[in-house]
Amino acid sequence: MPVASQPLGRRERNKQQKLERIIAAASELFAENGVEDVTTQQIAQKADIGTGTLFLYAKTKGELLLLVQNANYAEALERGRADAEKTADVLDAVMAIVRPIVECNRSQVDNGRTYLREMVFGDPTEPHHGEALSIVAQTEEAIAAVLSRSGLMATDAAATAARIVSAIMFISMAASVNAGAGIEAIVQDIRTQVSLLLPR
Amino acid sequence: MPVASQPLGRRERNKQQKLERIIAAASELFAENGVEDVTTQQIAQKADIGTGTLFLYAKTKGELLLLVQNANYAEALERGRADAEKTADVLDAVMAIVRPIVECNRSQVDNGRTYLREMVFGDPTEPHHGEALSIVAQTEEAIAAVLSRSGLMATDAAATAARIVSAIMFISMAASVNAGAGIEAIVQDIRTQVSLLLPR
DNA sequence: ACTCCTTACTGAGCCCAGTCAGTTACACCG
DNA sequence: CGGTGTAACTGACTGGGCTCAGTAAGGAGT
Repeated sequence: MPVASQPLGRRERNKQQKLERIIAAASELFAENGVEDVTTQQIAQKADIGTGTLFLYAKTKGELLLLVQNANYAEALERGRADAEKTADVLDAVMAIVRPIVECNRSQVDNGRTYLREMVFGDPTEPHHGEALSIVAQTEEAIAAVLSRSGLMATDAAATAARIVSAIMFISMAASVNAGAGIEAIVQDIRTQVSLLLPR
Repeated sequence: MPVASQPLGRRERNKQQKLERIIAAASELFAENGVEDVTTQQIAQKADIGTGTLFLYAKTKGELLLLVQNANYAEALERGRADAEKTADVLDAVMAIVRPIVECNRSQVDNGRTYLREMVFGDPTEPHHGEALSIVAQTEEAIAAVLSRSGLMATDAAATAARIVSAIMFISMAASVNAGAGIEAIVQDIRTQVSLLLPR
């Protein structure tokens, strides 16, 4: 009943703080050791919460990774979108969107691949998974926008082409064959495929 | 030292028999209940071997699925290849290769998706994984052959295009969005994308 | 302040994939 | 045949993700 300046009760604030501690703990441990080599116990301990509590904030370890990484991908997308706008050539513009995402994905190879795995095979009804899917959808929209802007294809064709680019990106980043490849190699690999997709 | 007609020792024969029992047991249990709902213990028990023995024949449960399913995919590929040869139109010929694979993959949706997951994210140095990758390579070769046969594109472009078709197939079959989709819906979805890839 | 309700939290424990020290079965040799 | 090396097998055990019955804490009404 007191202060209207602070609309949140103690309860809500505690929850928020816990979430932030979880994100901080998981983020740090994942970056340092890779998802596979971090146990949920370690994360809970570092976040100073019980093991069970962790799973109130993310249903599975995979969801936890999505929770932690989604923001990075969203940011990468934004950078790419801005870059693409300043780029005249269609292929270059598409690649301007692709590159930051590949860079984001490759900042830690194993985590990047696990992220992709969760995206495709995780439970789409979970909230963080949903957010990840939304980022993919936005990426495809951005690519479609570039393609239709160019006038090379109709808008529905552009949307389909964007889905294909998305599939190409996924496989190039996820394939175990490319697990050892660097950013440039992957970007180049994707570029070759995308260039074939654009009407000549 | 007796019979030269039977060149294998008891040891080798036992191994072979065990492998066959494992394949039979796993195959049946997977088909009946789905990979997720079958424990390695159950498989070992049904195959009448110790739990540890199972892992001498397949390093992980995922490898076990590949071991059991590879033959089906190889057969599907063969059927598709034969069909494609009899098909004049390029798009139809490509889809002739695609369809049996989708059918194979969808005979049990969860197992199909798990198979794809193992393919992309499993350990490529494991033997059954290697075989799976070889089937994919052969699929791409078959598609590339159809494309270059058509004279629509140079052989190197055909190879790249085949990789793209492969990526499209993968995502269309694996995506959780399509988890509820039937064979026809997926085939149609793939067809739409592939048609955009072919030079108009 | 006390009670009561609801929501959040907790950690002992479950389940199961995968391991490894110990055992067995085969093959080969003298 | 007995001895010996070796490959195959085994199941008790471990580690880790996740659950759930029980507990604590915030809020609301009196």
